Amino acid sequence: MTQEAILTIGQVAKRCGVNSSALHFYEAKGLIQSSRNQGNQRRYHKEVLRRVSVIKAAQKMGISLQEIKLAFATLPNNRTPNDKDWQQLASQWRASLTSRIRYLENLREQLTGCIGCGCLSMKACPLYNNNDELSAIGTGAILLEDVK
Amino acid sequence: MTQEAILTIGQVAKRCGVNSSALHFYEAKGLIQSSRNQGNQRRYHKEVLRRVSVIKAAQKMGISLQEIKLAFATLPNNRTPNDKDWQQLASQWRASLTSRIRYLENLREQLTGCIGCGCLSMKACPLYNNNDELSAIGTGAILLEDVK
DNA sequence: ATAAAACCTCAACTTAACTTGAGGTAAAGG
DNA sequence: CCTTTACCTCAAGTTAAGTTGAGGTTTTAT
Repeated sequence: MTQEAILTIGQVAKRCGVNSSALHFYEAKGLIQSSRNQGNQRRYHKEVLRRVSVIKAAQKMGISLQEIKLAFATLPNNRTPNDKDWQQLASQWRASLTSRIRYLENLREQLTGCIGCGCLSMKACPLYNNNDELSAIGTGAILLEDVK
Repeated sequence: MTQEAILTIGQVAKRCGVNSSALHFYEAKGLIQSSRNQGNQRRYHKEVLRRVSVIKAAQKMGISLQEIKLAFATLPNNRTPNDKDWQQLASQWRASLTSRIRYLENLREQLTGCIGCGCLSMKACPLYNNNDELSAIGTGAILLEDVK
C-alpha cells in the first residue's frame, strides 16, 4: 500500500528544485528509481523526494554522487528506509563533515602562521610539505629543496 | 640580477611535485611564466617555485585556478613579489577559508539537529530549504511541500 | 479533434584541471 | 658520434555532474 508510484518527473523536479535531466541522470547512476506507465513515462514513488533532497543536502557537504550512492547502498532495499535508516547516513556524513572541517581549520592555521608571517619558505613550510590527513583532497608528497 | 631564468621544466616539476604537463597548463592559463632558451625549451626563474607552491596550497583550500589567477593579478608585475605581497594574498584566502569553514559548520549543525533526529521532513528541514550564505556552493531556492 | 505541454531516448556539449599520445627536436652522457 | 633522456606542440581523452538539442511519442487542455 506504500507502493503507489504516482509522481511524474515534472512534479518531482519542481518539488525538489532540480531539472528533469538531473533525475534522468541520477537514475542512470543508480541513485534513484522509477517505474513506467503505459506510455513509457516515468512514475515515481514519493520516497524519491526524500532521496533527491538528501542528495542535494549531501552535495552541499561536498559529498560526491559516488559516495552518496555507496551510502544509499547501505539502506535496506527490501523496504522503504525509515527515520532510523536515514539517521545512520546522517551520522556517517556528520563524521566526514567534521574531518573536512578539521582539515580546513588546519590549513587555515598553517596559512596564518606560515604564509601569514611571510616565511613561505620553499624549504620547510608545512603548507607545502604537509601530508594530508584527508586523502580525498591530498596530492601526495612533495620534494622541495632550498632554492639558490 | 634577479632575472636569471635557470630552471628547466623538469627541475621545477620535480621540486614542486607536479607534472611538466601541469606547468604547461598553468602557463597556458597565465598563472606562471617562462622564457625560452636557444632550442625553444622553457626556462624558469626560481620565483616560479613559490608560485607553483602557492597554487598547490590554495588548491588544498578549495580555491580554483581562476580565483588564484585573480589573486596573482594583484601581485606587482614590475618586480618580484616580496613577503608582504604574499601576505596579502594569504590574508584574503584566510578569510575565504574561514567562511567556507563556517558554512560547513553550519551544515553540520543542521545535520545534527535535523537529519540526526530523524525528522528529514520534506516540509521544513533547514538543510533542504536553506539559502546558502556561500553562493559558490549554493544551488538556489527549493520548493518542497509536504508529501502525501 | 487538435494543439500545446510534457515526456522519451540518445548523443553531444560544458567546465575544471589536467593527462596522454603522436610526431618531431634538443640536450646530455659515454 | 650516437643514443638516450628531456623537451616541444597540438589534439584528444578523462572525471564529475549535469545540460542541451534533435527527433519522436503521450498527455492534457481546449
